[in-house]
Amino acid sequence: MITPENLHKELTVGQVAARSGVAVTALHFYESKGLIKSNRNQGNQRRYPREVLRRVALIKVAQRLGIPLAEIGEALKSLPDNRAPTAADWKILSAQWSRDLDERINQLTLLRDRLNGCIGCGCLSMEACPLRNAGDVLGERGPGAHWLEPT
Amino acid sequence: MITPENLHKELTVGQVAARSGVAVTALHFYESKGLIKSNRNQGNQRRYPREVLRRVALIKVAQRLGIPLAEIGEALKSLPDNRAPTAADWKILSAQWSRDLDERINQLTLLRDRLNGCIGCGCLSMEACPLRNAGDVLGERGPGAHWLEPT
DNA sequence: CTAAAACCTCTAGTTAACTAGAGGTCAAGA
DNA sequence: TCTTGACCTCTAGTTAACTAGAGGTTTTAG
Repeated sequence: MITPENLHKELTVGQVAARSGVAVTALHFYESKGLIKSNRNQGNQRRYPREVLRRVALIKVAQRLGIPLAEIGEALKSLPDNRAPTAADWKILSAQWSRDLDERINQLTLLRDRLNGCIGCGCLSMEACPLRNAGDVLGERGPGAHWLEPT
Repeated sequence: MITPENLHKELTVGQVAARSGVAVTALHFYESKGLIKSNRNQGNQRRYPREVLRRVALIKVAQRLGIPLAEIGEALKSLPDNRAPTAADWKILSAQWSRDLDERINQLTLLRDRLNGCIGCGCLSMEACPLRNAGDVLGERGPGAHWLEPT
C-alpha cells in the first residue's frame, strides 16, 4: 500500500525483485554491468529510489526485443542518472529499437526467400550456392541467445 | 584436382577443413557432437569419406538460418549414415527450416508492431502495457525470472 | 534480546559453439 | 634417418545472462 510515508522511501533489493519480477541476483548483476545503481545504507545494503522500477521495466522490454544487455546499457547511459526514463526518453529508444527490429526482419526474410529458392536444388556448392555464399552477415540475435558467427 | 586415383581416397581433417572452410578444431567439435563421423587410420588419425563435405555444407547453411547445432544434429540423424545428403533429403530439411524461419519472422513482426503501437505511450506498466504483458512466448528459454507474477 | 529472514561478497556453474594451447604422436619429403 | 608439419587428446578460456551456493552480516519481528 502506498501511503505518503512510504511513497518516498527507498526500496530494498527484495522489494525491487518482487515488484519487477526479476531475481535479486539479476539485480546485482545489472548493477555490476552499470545498468542500474543503488545507494547503500548504514549496513551496506542496497537501497533503490523507486525510479529503478521503470528502468528495470525498460530493460526487460528491450530484452524481449532481443537487444543485448550491453546495448541496453549504452542506451540507458543516454538518460540522465537518478531519473527514471520518461515518455519522451522512451520514444527515442523505442524508435531506435524498432529500426533494429525492422533490420532483423528484413535479413530473415531475405534468407527465407533465398532458402525457398534453393529448395530442391540441393547443390550447396561452395561456388554456386547463394545460400552458402551470400555476403551479408546475419546478425540474428533474439531472446535465447545464439552465437551465429560470420566465418 | 580430382583424378580417378584420388576420387575415392579419404580426406584428412586438414583437407576437409581447407575445402569446407571450417576450422580443424570445429570438425573435432562436430564429431564430438555426433554431427559427423570419421574412420581412423593405423596411427589413429581421422580419415573422412568425401560425403562429409556435403554434410558440413548442410551444417553451415543451417547455422546461417539460425538453427542450433543440437537441432541440426537431430535433422542429420534422419539421414542414413555413410551417405551424403541428397537433393531429396535437402528438400525435406529445407522445407522444415523454411517454416521455422517463417515462424521467427512472424514473431518478430508481431513484436515490432506492438512496439510501434507503444512508441510514445511510455507506460511500461505491469498491468496495462501490451509490450510487457504480451502472452506469447518468444523463445523465453532458460529459467529466468520473468514478470508474469504479480507484485 | 533473540532467532529468522533478508542481505552482503565472492566463486563457480550453466548453455552454445567454438578457439587456444599444452604435451605428445605420426607421416612425408629431403 | 631426420626434421617438419600435420595430427592426436585433453583442459581451459571465450561471451551472454544469469543462477546457485558458501560463508558471513544486518535487519526485523516477536
